[in-house]
Amino acid sequence: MEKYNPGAVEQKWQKHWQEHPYLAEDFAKKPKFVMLTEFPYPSGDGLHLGHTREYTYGDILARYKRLQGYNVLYPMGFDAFGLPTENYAIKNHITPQKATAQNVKTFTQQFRSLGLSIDYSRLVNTTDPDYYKWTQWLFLQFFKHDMAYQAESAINWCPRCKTGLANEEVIAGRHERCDTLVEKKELKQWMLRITEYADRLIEGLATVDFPPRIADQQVNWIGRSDGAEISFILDRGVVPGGDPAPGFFEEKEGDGEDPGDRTPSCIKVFTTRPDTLAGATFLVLAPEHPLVDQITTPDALQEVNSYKKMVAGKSDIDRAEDKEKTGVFTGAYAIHPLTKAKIPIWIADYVLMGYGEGAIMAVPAHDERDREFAEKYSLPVVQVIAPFESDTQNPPKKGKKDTTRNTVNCLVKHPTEDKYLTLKWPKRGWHNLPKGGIEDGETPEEAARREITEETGYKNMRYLGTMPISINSKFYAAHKDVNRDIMTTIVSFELVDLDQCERCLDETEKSEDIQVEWTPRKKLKDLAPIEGREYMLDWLDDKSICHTDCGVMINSGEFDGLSSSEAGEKIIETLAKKNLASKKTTYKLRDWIFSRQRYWGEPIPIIHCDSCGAVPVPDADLPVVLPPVESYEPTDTGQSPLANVHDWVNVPCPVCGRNAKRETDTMPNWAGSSWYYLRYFDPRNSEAFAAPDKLKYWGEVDLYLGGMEHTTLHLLYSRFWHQFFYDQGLVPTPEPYAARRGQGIILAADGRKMSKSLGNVVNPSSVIDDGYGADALRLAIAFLAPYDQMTPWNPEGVAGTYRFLVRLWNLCLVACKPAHEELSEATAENETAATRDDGLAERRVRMSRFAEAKQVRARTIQRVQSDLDAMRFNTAIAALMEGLNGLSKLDPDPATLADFCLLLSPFAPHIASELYQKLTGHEIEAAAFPTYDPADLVEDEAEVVIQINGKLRSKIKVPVDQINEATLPSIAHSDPKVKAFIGPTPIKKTIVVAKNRLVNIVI
RNA sequence: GGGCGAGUGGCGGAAUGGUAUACGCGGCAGACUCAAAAUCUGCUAUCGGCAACGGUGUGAGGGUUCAAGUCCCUCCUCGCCCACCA
Repeated sequence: MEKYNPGAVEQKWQKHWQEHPYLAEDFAKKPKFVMLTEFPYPSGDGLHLGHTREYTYGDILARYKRLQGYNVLYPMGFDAFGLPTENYAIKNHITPQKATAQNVKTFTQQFRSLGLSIDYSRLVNTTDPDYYKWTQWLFLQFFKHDMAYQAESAINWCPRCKTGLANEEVIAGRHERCDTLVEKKELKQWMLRITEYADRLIEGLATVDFPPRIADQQVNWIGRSDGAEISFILDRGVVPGGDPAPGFFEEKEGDGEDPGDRTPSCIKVFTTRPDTLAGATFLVLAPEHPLVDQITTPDALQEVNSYKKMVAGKSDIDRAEDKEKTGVFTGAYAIHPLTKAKIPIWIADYVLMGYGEGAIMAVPAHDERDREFAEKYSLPVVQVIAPFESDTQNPPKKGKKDTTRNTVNCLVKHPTEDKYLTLKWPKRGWHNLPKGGIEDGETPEEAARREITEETGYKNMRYLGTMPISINSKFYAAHKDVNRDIMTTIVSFELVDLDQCERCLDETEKSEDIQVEWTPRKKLKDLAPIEGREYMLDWLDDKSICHTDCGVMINSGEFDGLSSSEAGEKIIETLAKKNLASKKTTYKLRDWIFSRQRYWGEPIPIIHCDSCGAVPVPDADLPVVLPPVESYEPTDTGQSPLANVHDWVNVPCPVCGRNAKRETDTMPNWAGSSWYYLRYFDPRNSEAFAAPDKLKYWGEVDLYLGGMEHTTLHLLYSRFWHQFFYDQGLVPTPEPYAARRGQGIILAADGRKMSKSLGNVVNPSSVIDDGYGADALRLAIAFLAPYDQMTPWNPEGVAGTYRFLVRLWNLCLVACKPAHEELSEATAENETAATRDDGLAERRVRMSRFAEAKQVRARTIQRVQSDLDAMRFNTAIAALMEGLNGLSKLDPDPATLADFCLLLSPFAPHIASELYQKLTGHEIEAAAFPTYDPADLVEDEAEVVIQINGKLRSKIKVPVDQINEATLPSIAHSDPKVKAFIGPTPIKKTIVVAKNRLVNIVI
């Protein structure tokens, strides 16, 4: 018998597919399905295992959808611009064009060797001038709608790659490609207004099917926060306590860039918590804030300047890693818009220039960072929000009298032990701290001393302190039959000695028989509700406590008593009337820095003319082709090497014809990939990036599979481009991708990341060449783990999937050999009477095997189909393995095996095609996904599980027609094992779950 | 600090609230062989027992339920992404 030889089989079918390619058909009547996988960056290393996982999944789904009758577009391309190729070219002394061509060739061969059913007629390459012509054209659409602009600003600069970077390319202060610490550099850069689309990018997520972690990450990155902008008037030129004159602030419109050299009059801050405004006790500006130099007083100047210098020398990562907050006082003051108090203005590097206004109002009582800073520099802390603790046991009752009280809770430490004084109220079941109301004219300390002595008789105590946070609670006080709205202060003492005087309890309390207890500190939290205990324990442990949540307003004048959310609205409203505040939304997302000072990218198609400014290159002159250069080494000047190609740079202005210069910056690596999926719809069009009717036919990408690492880069950028194109009427759908899934990464067998430096990289081609073949490799990868799960590579796994294929191969060859042996059934008819009985018996066995094989077939189809629909590739393969294990005992007929091969074909297309041809004489391409008769799934007899008190005690075979609520209990009760177990114990009830073939007897 | 996710055999991993550990890897034993490899068959959570069988068991502890890996609460550990974002 012919042995399974993956090399030969795979070569045969790869050649076949090259001659009969899988082509996506424009405008076909069949339903379309666009299966997109992220196109690779063709590096010199060839495909790695991560690519193989992604493209295997893509190919499985593409082939599955084809079997289901879809017109499938499974395209591929190359994202080849960018630093790695340029660096590779420099190192190997070849041109990037040549390096790219080499790598593309290798990658294409590898795609074929994996048996990917890509439409090779639609391959695209972002570095092909016919492709980047349209990247440039699309950029010009941004430019023409003022969505691309030039700005001089401090940008992220990679000193190693010598180029500017987008925020998204900076991970933890380092360039994501080369891990070099990123510096700040002032450069004139092209920017894209992605911030204009911030809200759209968030809203659009609701209309697409993205996994929550991807959607959440994008929302997080965009970082929308709603709040307010509040103006603090500088304490200068304005009478403290007075409102500014009308029109005072209008002059300041335009971000303080007044041409006249006037001193600024106010400082704007952004806050998400306007409700805490009354608690703002100082302002903090970023050290780079433009107003710093103008407001600093002469005596503070030296310190401010040296602090600024120190901060400027720190990289972002140093700045973030310095946990200890630092800052200096500018000598200047501002007027608090609510309290009219004079509050100091500081600078500190924990305030960042790049977010909000680059200035904050510091509210140390309700923000941990401000608290830390205030504690370090002894700045005042004012609590303006009391935590609200609702008593769920005794909520306020309607119709009862509402009373307000100020109360104290008393923490009294034992003189020698780490225990605290508590009171037990046996009649009421209370166990609590000593507490009571604060009388008029009393301080909390006085009230606490009085209550402690009244309730316990202890008199000699030392005051330790008052907790800086008061707590508000509302409840129904049953013993007084009133609703209470109390503000509680927690006061702490240490007893000097245990001397007691007489307790002087009031009438109610006397009848309660209150007992004094000493409770260890750790047990305090187990007591009945104590207002503020969450903060109290931290306070006892000397931890800094800071209440940052919502609550009830205090110390805020007219806003006292409101909930903090109401108060926030009202405060903005009040200040808005005086032009001192407005609602504002800010984003963490910054505009996209789109210039790169490198050679290997799309030239930005702009010509700079002294008289006409920045002029777009006319459409007819596109593409602006990268000129050949002698050296593409990056420069230190902040200019790209293109600047040295004088006859390319110097061109006449397309508008006025005078001497002008080309833009020499190039586009980032993310430009070409921001629209590549659209080019697949019409890859060879020279009149447009794609024809409208083809864009309309293919529409959205139905499923986009890719890596998790591109969530805030490529995936966000391309959604932005697409949304802009939609607004320009260039594409028919508002979102590019209907569904996105991210595959997990494959770790090395040692559980670490695969990396060249660790020497643990697995090369897919070597696995194929080891003799296992592409089919076994594809199966092993897909079988490894759920598609989205990170998992280590198991080199032995391929041996397992290879064995599976060998077993299938052998079974199929046995089955197709004797197509003529079917005759033996007919011969059985002619056998003598003496042998007929044996023949019948044998035939009965064959019939029951036939029925069983039908059942295995049906179950396998059902499982593979539902698993594929849910992208559960690993369990689909398990179902196939179980299917083969079942069939191999049942002498399956060739038709059944052919169907099995169809089920296998998305996963292991070569062997499936070969065996299908051997079994049927036909080609698998014409076949459809197999179907089954649901009746085939039904068995005659099934195993029923009997539990006693939820524990498995017996399993019995029961004919299926008896598996129902009516008959199962008696069958179960009469089972000998069950009888033996139950004995004389009476049965309480019997639960029958017929659909799960389960009986639970409760005794 | 914020967001998201995960803890199940020696390993990768299965399990609509209903038989925990499917499928595969590895391991052990047997068959075939002069022998080995390959292949085939059987066993393989753990404790007790010759066995039948029984006890225990899905990170820890509580709870809901006839029944919990799965649902709820408290906690622990790990991973990923973002991070002085006001």
